[in-house]
Amino acid sequence: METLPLLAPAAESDCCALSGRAALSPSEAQARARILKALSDPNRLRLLSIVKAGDGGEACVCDLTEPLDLGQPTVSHHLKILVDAGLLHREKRGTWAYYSLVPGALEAASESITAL
Amino acid sequence: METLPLLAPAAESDCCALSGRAALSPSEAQARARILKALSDPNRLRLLSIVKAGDGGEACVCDLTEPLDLGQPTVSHHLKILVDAGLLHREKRGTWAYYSLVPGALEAASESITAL
DNA sequence: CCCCTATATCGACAACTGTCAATCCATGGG
DNA sequence: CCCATGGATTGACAGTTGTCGATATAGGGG
Repeated sequence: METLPLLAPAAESDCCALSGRAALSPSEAQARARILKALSDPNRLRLLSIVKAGDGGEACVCDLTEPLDLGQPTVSHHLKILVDAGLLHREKRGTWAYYSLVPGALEAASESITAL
Repeated sequence: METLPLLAPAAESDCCALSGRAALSPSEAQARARILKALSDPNRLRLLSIVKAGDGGEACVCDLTEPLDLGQPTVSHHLKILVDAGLLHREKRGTWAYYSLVPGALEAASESITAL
């Protein structure tokens, strides 16, 4: 899973896009959709919310399983999706895995919508 | 399909959310996820992009089918999803159906990410 | 060295999604 | 009144997604 830039560098074909008729290139659209798909699940939004509000901006899986009322494997699965999308950072300390927001990632995702 | 407010009015339980430990309420999360799910498809992003860049900020289905290289029923399907999500407005004039962005909808969706 | 706890991974399954071909509906022109 | 055209709806189907139970892996403590 390649970690491509959060807000892709505007495909070769359309330099400044807009106004003309140049729509989002297929590759750009796919890249943005991939991030947004990671954000399009209620439980994942809640995970991000809890992590963001967590002490020190981080939370471990054990803190996340209970408030979501989901099984631990399911939570781990959702976290993996968020990490793969470049939205969350995973750090293992001792037995525990701590997750935190990747700085700027949410803002980039947000811009990928308004900058259509 | 009820047209609920774009940026839901903050569920009863959490008044101002943030800072504390109050995560996104399940209903709020679901409402936001629903909009984001509509945005999480490459072809739908391209549709919005084309509509936005279109003459007068609108486009008819016939203008949308070709650049996406999709069948007409598929494009209609995607458009319906975007309309149901409150992102697009549909107006029928004569034989043609014209689609345009709902003012502020993209910005609201964008905020629903940064305001986690 | 063995167990215990915290996570991750795997396999399965029902539900949902994107797509197409075929068909239906509505509008406007003869 | 009939037909042509733009668009929506339907039915089908393959692929994906969210969830769970079971199992694997990895540290830490006795």
